[in-house]
Amino acid sequence: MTQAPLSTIGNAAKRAGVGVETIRFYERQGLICQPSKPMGGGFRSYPEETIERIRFIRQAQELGFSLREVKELLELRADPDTDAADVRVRATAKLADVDKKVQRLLHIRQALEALIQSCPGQGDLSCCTIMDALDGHSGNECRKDDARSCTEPS
Amino acid sequence: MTQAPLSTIGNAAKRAGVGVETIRFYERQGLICQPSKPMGGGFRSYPEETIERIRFIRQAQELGFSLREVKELLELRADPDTDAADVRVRATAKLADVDKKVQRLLHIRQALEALIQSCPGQGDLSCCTIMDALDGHSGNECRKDDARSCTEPS
DNA sequence: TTTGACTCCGGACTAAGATACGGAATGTAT
DNA sequence: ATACATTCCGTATCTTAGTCCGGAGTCAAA
Repeated sequence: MTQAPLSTIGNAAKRAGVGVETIRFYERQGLICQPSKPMGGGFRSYPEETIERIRFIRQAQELGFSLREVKELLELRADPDTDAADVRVRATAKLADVDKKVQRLLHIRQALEALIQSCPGQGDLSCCTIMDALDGHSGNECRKDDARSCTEPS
Repeated sequence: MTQAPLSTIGNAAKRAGVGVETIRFYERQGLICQPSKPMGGGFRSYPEETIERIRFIRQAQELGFSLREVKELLELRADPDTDAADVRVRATAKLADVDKKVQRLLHIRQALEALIQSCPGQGDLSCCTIMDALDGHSGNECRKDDARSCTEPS
């Protein structure tokens, strides 16, 4: 029976793969709880569960869950009445979410690609179909001769 | 010969499809320049070019360019020495950028989908493969009985 | 002429997710 | 015992792209 290894915050951070400040941040956010200080002073020690919990948080983040959502997952996990269906619903919603983002990016991708393909890729700007596409078809701002200074308005 | 219609900021915002505050924000950022106030007081009037410029900004944003990048594009546009190649390089970089994001999302998507498929979708949490995957395989934080209160640390 | 709508302006605030700072206390290695 | 590393704690700062606020000025219509 190995007794749970207790870590200082720095050690816990290392083991969970985050920075010390991140742990403190999660504490402030109520994502993990701050261990109490040992009687008689000294440094807090972080139990194994907390380190696992931080790993859980990072895992969920990597799947695209925001910290707010992660918090909900953690609450589900802590609730004995939670059914696996509840979790599935969240995962499915997140999947839809991810799909929406992908669609949006693919749309952008497609537009960019079309522009790049139609662009001669050399020569005068006036031939650049990319700029054309971005323009509604305007002239320069601030009259050609001081267009640069416009980027640092007087 | 239609003379350029001059707009107050509110009108310009409407015509460019943004909020008034957004225009002021772009001014502060140096993306557009602030028209001078008419002699003798009164409201600024926004020339057509500025409205086009705002539309340019929004177009570029929709293609995934950040305001910082948009600013660079605007600078390119204002520079008579800019070659279409310069623009193309940026567009191509942005495309790569978008591709990277798509890849990342597809990776997430795939992981989520796998989890959802392996999850029974009902029954006890302990059967939930999604939670399992998020766990390194930990117990509850803060000892079961106060796991909830942990989300609002004392 | 009074009301209502709009502009002007500086500054504060938002969301998300951290990261950094400064000074005091504490722990550890030499 | 002394130097150096860590911890603790509150607060401030960062990034991005705006949004909101309050008070004063200005404009246009009834």
